[in-house]
Amino acid sequence: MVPSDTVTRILDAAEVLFAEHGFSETSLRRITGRAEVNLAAVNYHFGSKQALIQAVFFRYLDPFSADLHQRLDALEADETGACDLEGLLDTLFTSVLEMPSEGHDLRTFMKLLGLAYSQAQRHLRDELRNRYGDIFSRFLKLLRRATRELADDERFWRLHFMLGSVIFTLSGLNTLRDIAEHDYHQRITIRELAQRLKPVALNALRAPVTEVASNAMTAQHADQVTCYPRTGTHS
Amino acid sequence: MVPSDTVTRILDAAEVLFAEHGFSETSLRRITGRAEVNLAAVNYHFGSKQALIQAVFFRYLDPFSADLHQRLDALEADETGACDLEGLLDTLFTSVLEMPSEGHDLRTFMKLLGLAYSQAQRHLRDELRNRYGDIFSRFLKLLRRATRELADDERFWRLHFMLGSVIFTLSGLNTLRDIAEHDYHQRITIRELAQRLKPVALNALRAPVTEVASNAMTAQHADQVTCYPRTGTHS
Amino acid sequence: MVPSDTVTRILDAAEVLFAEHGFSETSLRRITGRAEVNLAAVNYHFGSKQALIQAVFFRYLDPFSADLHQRLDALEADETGACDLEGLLDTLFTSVLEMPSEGHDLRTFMKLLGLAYSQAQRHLRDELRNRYGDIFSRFLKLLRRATRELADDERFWRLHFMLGSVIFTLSGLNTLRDIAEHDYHQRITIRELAQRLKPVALNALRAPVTEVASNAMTAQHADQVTCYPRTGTHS
Amino acid sequence: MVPSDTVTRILDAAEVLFAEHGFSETSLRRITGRAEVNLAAVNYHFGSKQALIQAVFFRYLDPFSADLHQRLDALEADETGACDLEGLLDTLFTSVLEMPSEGHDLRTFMKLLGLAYSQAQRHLRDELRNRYGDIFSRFLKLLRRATRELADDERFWRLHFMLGSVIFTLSGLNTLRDIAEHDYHQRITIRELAQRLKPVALNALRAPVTEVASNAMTAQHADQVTCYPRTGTHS
DNA sequence: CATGAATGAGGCTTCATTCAT
DNA sequence: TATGAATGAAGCCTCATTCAT
Repeated sequence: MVPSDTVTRILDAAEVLFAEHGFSETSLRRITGRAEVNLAAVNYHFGSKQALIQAVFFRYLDPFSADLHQRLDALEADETGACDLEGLLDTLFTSVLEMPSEGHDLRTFMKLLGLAYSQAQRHLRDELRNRYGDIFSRFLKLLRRATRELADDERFWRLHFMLGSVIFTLSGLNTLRDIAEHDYHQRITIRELAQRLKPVALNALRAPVTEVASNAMTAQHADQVTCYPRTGTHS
Repeated sequence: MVPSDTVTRILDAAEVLFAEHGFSETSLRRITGRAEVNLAAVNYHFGSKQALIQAVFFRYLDPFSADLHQRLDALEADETGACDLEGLLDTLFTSVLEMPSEGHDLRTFMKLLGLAYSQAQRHLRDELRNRYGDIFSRFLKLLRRATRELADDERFWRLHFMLGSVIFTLSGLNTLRDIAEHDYHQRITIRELAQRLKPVALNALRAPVTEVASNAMTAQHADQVTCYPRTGTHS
Repeated sequence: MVPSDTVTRILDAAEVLFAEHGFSETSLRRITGRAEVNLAAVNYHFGSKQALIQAVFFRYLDPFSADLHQRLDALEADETGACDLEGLLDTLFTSVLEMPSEGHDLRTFMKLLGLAYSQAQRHLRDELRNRYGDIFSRFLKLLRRATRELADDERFWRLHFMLGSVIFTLSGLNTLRDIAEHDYHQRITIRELAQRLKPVALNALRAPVTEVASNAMTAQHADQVTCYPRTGTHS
Repeated sequence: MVPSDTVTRILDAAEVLFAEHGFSETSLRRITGRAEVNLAAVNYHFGSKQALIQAVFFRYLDPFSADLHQRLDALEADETGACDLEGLLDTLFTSVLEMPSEGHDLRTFMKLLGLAYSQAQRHLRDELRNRYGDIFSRFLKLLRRATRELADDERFWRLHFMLGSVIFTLSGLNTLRDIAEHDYHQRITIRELAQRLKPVALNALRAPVTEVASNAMTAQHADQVTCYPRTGTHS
């Protein structure tokens, strides 16, 4: 039941090295070397390098997924909050930031997430979609309630714009932070970054919808798009 | 001067394969195989795999950089436009989208850009910063004029939020487009995506600035943060 | 005394897998996997992989050896039959075919026997010769009585010709049967194959002996080849 | 065109080691060690271990196949000989024995052939059948003319009985020869063995056909089987 | 200018076995 | 009696690179 010391040590080493150098660029030898563990132990405990990569993600995302589920339960219990975009984003941010993360680093993990998307790890993306599709769908459904004015496809793309912002900045945080520190003499924390991101994300999601000249556009969509009194932001 | 056929064929093959499988995951054998070129040709013409990777980027970014310079010249000539955020973004988008790109695919290149950021290609990032620092600085300066209300550091982060949106969505475009097509029966083009992105980016950059509770923040600073028309940080 | 369930399960699994994939190509992992038994159980119960291989043979050959001994007892008791080649072969065939073989398959075992001869399993051949030398010698002695016209060395080689026929066809039975079924629409059983083999073996053992042109052979000897009733070597 | 020295050295080493220890039991390291060649050379020149195994066979069988084709041409040109079983077998034996075999050993190759049949080398058997199916079919057709009295299926099985005799005795020749030498003080050559085998094979093919009580037996087959004037040998 | 051959290093995986429990 | 964990050795294969031609 309890993961053996060896398993934990391998996961710890892999997490850091993967984040730092990428998956392909990190050899099992290096991982087991850092973990001070026999090379064959990886295959014994995980079966393959691919499985190890997935295990690194699961160890992080499983608790997160559970935590976010709980928070969404609470959010749904509160009738008024259910449709509030800001509240929804707050919930998400809180869940991400408050993860116990014994020893893990959010930054490290975000780099991994960035890698997962950009590197050719089809197996990983499939597995993540498979394993965390539920929580993602649930969040998406709430987001829909909170952004009724958006067409489904529009919301889809905006959500991924935001996802890109998060993953890109967090996964490249080390580099970016160095630049920022050098240019603006300010060392930012992840929490501060989240605070900066929130209003941006809010405003982005609430941006007015421009008519997109699509091939497949239906009349209804077109209607929804134009009549669209937005609040808050301004041109 | 004129790149030999061999060189071009190698670059073409490398561009596609790198984008599809990542740098480390693409062997020279595969590249030369696709290019129908001798294995040793890569080292002969480029010297090393790293140099080939850089060459792929240079071939794309050099013309783009020149093109954007020209467009910014025109923009600066027009006094009124110089401070218009929308105009600036339009210029950028146009330059990106109108790149002659003989045979190249914008999507392909964006995937490469995503890889360059997430993968452990220190040498590449350094070289890109070195070679295209000028055009980036120039754009940043204009952006600054167009967003005077933003503190420098705030602008810095928001710019990277936007960069993340672009790179993430474009580099993962194939996947995302498939999902969108499946769920919303709508096959999007890059141009349409740009159209969707523009209002979002605009609104994101113009989002109100929230107080950031920094560790090193002094009380005065905290006050300044809430009032909207920016003061605070310094030029 | 009674082999534990674990032991039996291992032997069963090993028998099938060895026959199907060869000794070296079958890992203990696979065997214990199929047997649903702990990996270490093989080394615990048998000591080593080699010992397991031998045990598989012993389990089959020990009862067979005992059975054949009994049948030869009966044959020897009958004075007339002792010198009848057909009777001797019948006895052998019967013993082979009537083996109780609880759960074992004659075909499976013949494949193992083929492997034992062709694969580099010195230890195994030595052990088999050691353990079953007696019954083999006894059979050979009877065969000698039944084929007095053959020189010892001639008999030796012919016996192995026959052995080759048996082992080769039975060990490759699956494949050959498939071909035969495809080409001649006839699915043969092991018993039918034995029936086909018997006259062939009989006739083969009784073939006229040709003069063997040894290195030092003179021209005259060569002439002798055509004349039928054998002369030449002898015991 | 001319196989490089490296290629030949690898093939030579592989041939001997495979024959001596089997395919799985012979590592590429050992082969390249014996051939005094870089380990990676095998993969460079052959692509994989499997391909190397096949190449070993091709090097031997390609010339043999060509030679046998020629001899069969000659045999068919001679009208009278075309239907003579003894002549046909002589042709085959001659072709096998007279193979130039620069440096190769027939015995070595026969061991390989034995391995090919008994070991789990599906890929090899398929490739052999594919590549040498023609010459085999041609021989079979001639054999059919020479053994008109045999039903097709009967001939099929008897042919494989003979094949088993050949492969088994030749592939185990070293061992058997040692025994024979010890027991009968006679060191046999391959040619002598062939001479011993010939009359046995002839008589085996000409053995009287016994009625086989098959499930699927048709009336015609039954007829063919019984009416069967045999010559020569007898029970 | 180009290439076929070759190479040393290192990749992941699997193996049979051992040992503490 | 049985087992989960661990291990050193070795397996095959692929890599980027070099070099003589």
